[in-house]
Formats: sequence, C-alpha cells, structure tokens
Amino acid sequence: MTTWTVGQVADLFGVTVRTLHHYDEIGLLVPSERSRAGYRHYTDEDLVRLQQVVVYRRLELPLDEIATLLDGFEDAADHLRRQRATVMTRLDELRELVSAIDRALEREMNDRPATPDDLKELFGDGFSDEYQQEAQERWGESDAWKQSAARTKRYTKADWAEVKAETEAVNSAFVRALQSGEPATSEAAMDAAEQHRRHIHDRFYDLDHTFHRGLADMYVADPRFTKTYEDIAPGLAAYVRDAIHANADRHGAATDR
Amino acid sequence: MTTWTVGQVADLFGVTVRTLHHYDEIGLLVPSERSRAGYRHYTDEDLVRLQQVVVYRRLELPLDEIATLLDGFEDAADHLRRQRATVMTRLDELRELVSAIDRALEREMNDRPATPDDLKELFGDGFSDEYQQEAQERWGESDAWKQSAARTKRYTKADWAEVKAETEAVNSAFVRALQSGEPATSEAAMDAAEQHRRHIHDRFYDLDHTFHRGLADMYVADPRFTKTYEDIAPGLAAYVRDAIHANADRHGAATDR
DNA sequence: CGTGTCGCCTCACGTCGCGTGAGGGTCAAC
DNA sequence: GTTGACCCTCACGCGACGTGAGGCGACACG
Repeated sequence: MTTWTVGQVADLFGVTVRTLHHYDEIGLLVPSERSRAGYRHYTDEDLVRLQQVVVYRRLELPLDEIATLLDGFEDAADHLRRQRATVMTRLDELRELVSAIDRALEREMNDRPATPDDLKELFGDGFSDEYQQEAQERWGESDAWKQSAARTKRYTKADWAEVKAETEAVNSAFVRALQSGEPATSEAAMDAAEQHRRHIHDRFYDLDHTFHRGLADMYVADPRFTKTYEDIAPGLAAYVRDAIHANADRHGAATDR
Repeated sequence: MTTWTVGQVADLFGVTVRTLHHYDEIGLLVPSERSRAGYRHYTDEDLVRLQQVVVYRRLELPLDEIATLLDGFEDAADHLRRQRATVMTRLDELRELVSAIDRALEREMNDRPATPDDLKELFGDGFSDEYQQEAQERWGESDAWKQSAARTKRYTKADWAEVKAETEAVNSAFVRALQSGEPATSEAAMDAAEQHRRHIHDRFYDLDHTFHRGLADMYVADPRFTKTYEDIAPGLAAYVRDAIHANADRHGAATDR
C-alpha cells in the first residue's frame, strides 16, 4: 500500500474528510491519483504537502496565502511576519474589548438588583421563600414567568418600591370604586382593571386582555389570592374579577378559552 | 420632522444603510413606520433600540443574542459574562498563536539566507550590486525573475556553494565536449545542455526547452554573457548556444518565437 | 453468490454580518 | 420636466469548512 484514501489521511493528520475535499476543490492539495471509481489516492508527496498546509493552518494563515507560499513563489517569512502583525492587532482589539465588557458589566451591576432581604423589608413575609418556590414549580415553564423572572432579576430596591406603590394605587382604585357602590361594570372599576393590567404588563410580563381574564378567574379560584384581596376589603376578590372581565369586554378581547 | 430615513439614521449612528437593512431583514430592528413608497421611517423609539444594538455590537455580541437580550427575556449580565469568557479564550489562543508564529519564524531564520557578503566571497565581484540592479530592471517584471527571487532569497551559503559547484560542473561538461572536438549536436554536448537546463530549472525558475532556446540566443547576443563564456574557452558561447538548440530539437521543443 | 456494512463519491445549502453592485422607483429642487 | 440625490428589492460574494442527501464501490461473512 503506497497510497492512502481520504479517510486514512484524515485520521493520520487529524483533519476531516470534508477538509481534504475542500483543499482538493480549491486546488490547494489535489491528490496525485484517482482510482477508476474516482476515489482519491494520496501519495507520499501529497502527504508532505499536507503536512505543510496543516502547519501553516495552525498559524491561521489564509488558505490562498498558503497556496502561493507552498508553490514557492513567495517567501514564508514575509507571510509569517504579516500574519504576526495582524494577530497582534487583533490581540490589542480583544484586550480593549475585554475592558469594554468589564465597564459594561460594572454599569450593569451598579443598578444592583435587590436582594431577598430588600424584598422582605418591602413586602414582608408574603414574599417568603416557600411561596416563591411553589410559584416557580407551578408556572416556571410558562413564557410569562420566564419573561417576568428575566425582568425582575434586574430590579433595584428603588424599582421594587415603585412597584409596591403602583400595586397599592391599583388596589385603592378598586377599593374606592367598590366602596362608592359603583358596579364592577362601571367606568371607574374598568379603569382600575386596566390600570391593573398595565401595571403587570409594564413591570412583569406581556399581558393582553384575554390572558388578563385568566388571571382574574384565578384570583377567585385560588384561596391564597382570594385571601389577599379579602383582607383588604370584603368582596374585593370577586369585584376585581368582574371588573377585569368587563374591561376585557370593553376592549373586545376574546373570552378566555 | 419626527421620523428619520435610513440615510439619516446611518449617518447619525455611524453605521451603513446596508446594516440597517440587515437589521430589518433579521427582525432585530424593524422601523416602526413605512411611507406609501416603502421608505423606512425610524422613530425616536427605534433610535433608542438602535443605540442599544450599537453598544452591544461594539462588544461583539452576536446579533441573535442582542435580539433576545433587547426583547427583555434574558439578562444582559449573563450574556456579557459569557462574551467575556469567549473573548478571554480567544485571547489565550491568539497569544499562543503569536508564540507559535515566533517559533516558526525562528526556524525559518535558522537556515539563514546568505548575506551579500557571503555571495561576494563565493562569486567575486561578478555578483556586484550594480549588475544585480540592472538585471532587476530588465527582467524584474517577468515570472521567471519573481520565482527565482523568491527561491534564492532563502538560499543559505551552503546552498549557494552547491549552486556554484553545479555551475562549474555544467561548464566543464561543455568545455570537455568542445575541446574533444565533438560537434555541438553531439550526444555529449546535448547532455551538457540538458544538464544546464535542469540546473537552472531546479535552482532558479521553471525552464522548459523552448524558453531555454531564448536563453541560449541571449548568451551570444549580450556581450556580457558572451564574455563570461569566452573567458572560459574561446568559441564556447556559440557552442553552448548550438548545443542548447540541438538539445531542444531532440526533445521536440517548439522553436523560439 | 447474495447481502450487509462501511467508506467513498458528488452536489448543494447553511454559517455570520454585512459589502457591493444591478435594476428600477421617489422626492425635492430648479 | 428634468436632474440628482436618495430610496427600494433582489441576489451574489466572502472563508473555511459542517452537514446532510442520494447514490456507487469495496470487502467480509454466510
């Protein structure tokens, strides 16, 4: 056996068969022989040339430069010096890049995300770990949860304070409407519902009117949510649900499935 | 004017129009408005987004990562840390590359090319600077000259010593044939001519029999070459020319144009 | 002598971020 | 109405292969 097939050569030199095909295509390394069936057969001379190619490729010289270089029309040292220069340039660029990234990271961290302690300080134990855990398990796979997690991850303590203020503003709007005796289909109740939707939409996840209906139903169906509202004012949970549905109707949103 | 056209935006942000088209194509930055004629109109919001894109692009983040990042579903710091890691990896690779190139250069220089002094020592003043200069001007543009220059540039002193020995062997073969009274068309003379051709072919540039004829004619036409041969033996220049033509005929080479 | 498995072949499209025309409308100014 | 300057949509090119698809060829085994 004085010649080798592509597969053997590929294994010998640690390149892929496709690479050898490529070198053949562009004329960088054309095997000296072909079998009647068209199989490439590489001779010893071919392997010597491939060895050169592999060496220069490790130096990341472009293939066309390797070609002119191996055909003896140009000086290897020239190419190597040029390559060294371009690599050095790229090195400088990358060093600058790293420090730029570091600056960006620092900026990113400067509006530091709030810590769990910050959150407990603001929201009390309603934000307890086991509750978070359970919520994670129930909705962790949903797009809404993922988006919400990604966004809140970066919220600072100041952001959370705003969120809390907004929540309270929404709740008190509901309470005012409820206690003034206006029905859940009234303008005031629907406005509060819309305010509620926008609050979640802006702060947590994309929320359209249809999805909003689903939330509303859950406030009544899940006793934990129900309790939150009932603790503020008796009858508020159902009132909120009805107001949200009325608001969704007003915006022509499809009924929850 | 509350919106901007591609050209204006491109100038403002130092990107090309094509880049904006590309961002539109891949959905990274789709202008909020289009004129009836299909012109892109960028709003203030669009520009804010573009600003973000430009910043992250300077950090060489891939465009699809920038997209997911700007759509608020993932954390910027995560991406930045990943990017920092890959850049650091690449930095290490490039540093290793530089030293590999340096090692290659050193190897390259170790078979040090001969200096002009080395050459004068071997060939005397026949290799003088002004002669080299003139030759450069006469043939510098030809492929043969370029190839020869590229190859001899790397010749070591030892290589040149071999070249000199070969030259003398060729010349003495011609002289032996001439002085033994054999005609230029004799086997011995033609063999010397072939030896002469191969010597130039192997050491300087690709030389076929047809081109060889041209060289032969010049040895007689150019007094400087003629003198070189006549100094060795009277009548040698014309003898060499005839032997080369006879050898070319023997190999069925086309007559020089 | 058939069959299975592995290796080889030739297309040919995808990658990544645009650059660079080609061919043809649009807009404001003169 | 005519000129430029500007805009549009294709569509190919780059660099070095990766990754199938679809189809022969070679060799071992039953």
